[in-house]
Amino acid sequence: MNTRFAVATHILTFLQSQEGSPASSELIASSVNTNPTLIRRLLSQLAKAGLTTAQMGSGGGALLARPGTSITLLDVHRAIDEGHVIFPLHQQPNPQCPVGRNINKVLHGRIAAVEQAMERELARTTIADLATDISAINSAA
Amino acid sequence: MNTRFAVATHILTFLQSQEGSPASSELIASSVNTNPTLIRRLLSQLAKAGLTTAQMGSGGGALLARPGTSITLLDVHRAIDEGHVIFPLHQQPNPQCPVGRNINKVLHGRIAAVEQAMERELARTTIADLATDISAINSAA
DNA sequence: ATCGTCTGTTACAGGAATGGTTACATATGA
DNA sequence: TCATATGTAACCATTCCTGTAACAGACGAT
Repeated sequence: MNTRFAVATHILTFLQSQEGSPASSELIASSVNTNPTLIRRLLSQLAKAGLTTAQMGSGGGALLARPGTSITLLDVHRAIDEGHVIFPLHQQPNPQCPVGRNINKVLHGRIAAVEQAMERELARTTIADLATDISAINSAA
Repeated sequence: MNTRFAVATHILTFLQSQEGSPASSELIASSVNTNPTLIRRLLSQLAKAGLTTAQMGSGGGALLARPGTSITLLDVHRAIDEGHVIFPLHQQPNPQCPVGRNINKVLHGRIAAVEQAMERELARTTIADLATDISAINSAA
C-alpha cells in the first residue's frame, strides 16, 4: 500500500496550520505517526517540486513555499507520484496478432481520458481547503 | 509496474474479436506475450466477476459471459483491482494532534470524489468499443 | 473406456517497491 | 563552539507482481 500521497498531503496541511512557523521533521512525524526520515524523504520531493522550503539549523524546519490556497492535490500528486502511472500498459504484445498489434494504441487514448478526469478533480481541492475543513471540525468540537 | 488491468482488458478484447469461439489460455498468452498461467489467473478473477466463462476439455477455452457492449472498463477495474485503492490513506495518524486527528476524515471525502470521477470515465468505454476501434485500424491498413 | 486437451489452483523463486531504521556530512542559530 | 535540524545514503524486512513448474479435475474425441 502506497500511502505517500496521503502522507505528503498531511505534511502540507500540517504546515498550512502552522501559519508560517517552521516545523521540524520530528514534529511532523509525530503527527503522521511515522519516523522523521520518511518525512524528510517526502519533504525533499515536495521541495524539488517547489511546494516547500527548508530552513536548516537550530529552530529550523519545513515551510510552505507558497500560499496553501495555491497548492492543489494535483500539485501534490505530480510531486509525489511523478512517473507513477495509475493504469500502465503492458509491454510488447504480439505484433503478429491483430488485437495485440493495436490494443495499446487504442487503450492509451481511453486511459488518458480517465487520468485527465482524475486530475481535473484533484485540482479542485487546495491545501488551504483541507486546513479550513479541519479547523472547522476542531472549533465545532 | 502492475499491468493486470491492461492485460485483462486485452484478454476481453481478444475474446470479443473471437466472436464466440473459445480461446485457450495459451492462445491468449501468445497475443499478450506472456505465459498461460498469468492469463488463467486473470481469467479466474474475470470469471468470478461474471465477465467470462470457461469451457473445459479439448477444444475448450474462455468465452465472454455477456455481450462486449455491456462490459465496461469500470467492470474490468472492479474485477481486477478489487480492494486495490488508488489513493490509500495512511494508518493511525496521531489523535493528539489537531491535524492528525482529522486529516483522514477530510481527505477521504475529497479522494472519494476523485475516484468517482475516474469511475465515471472508465464506465464510458466498453470492450466492444475497443474491438471496433481495433478492427477499424486493421481494415484501414 | 481411454487418451489428450485445457482449466483451475497451488507452490516457489526472482525482482521491484514500500517503509522502518541507522548513520553521517552539512548548514545554521544560539 | 555546540546543539539542532536537514539532506541523503545504506541496509533490512515485508509485500506485491510475474514467470515457471506441477498436478488434479473436467471434457471432447476416438
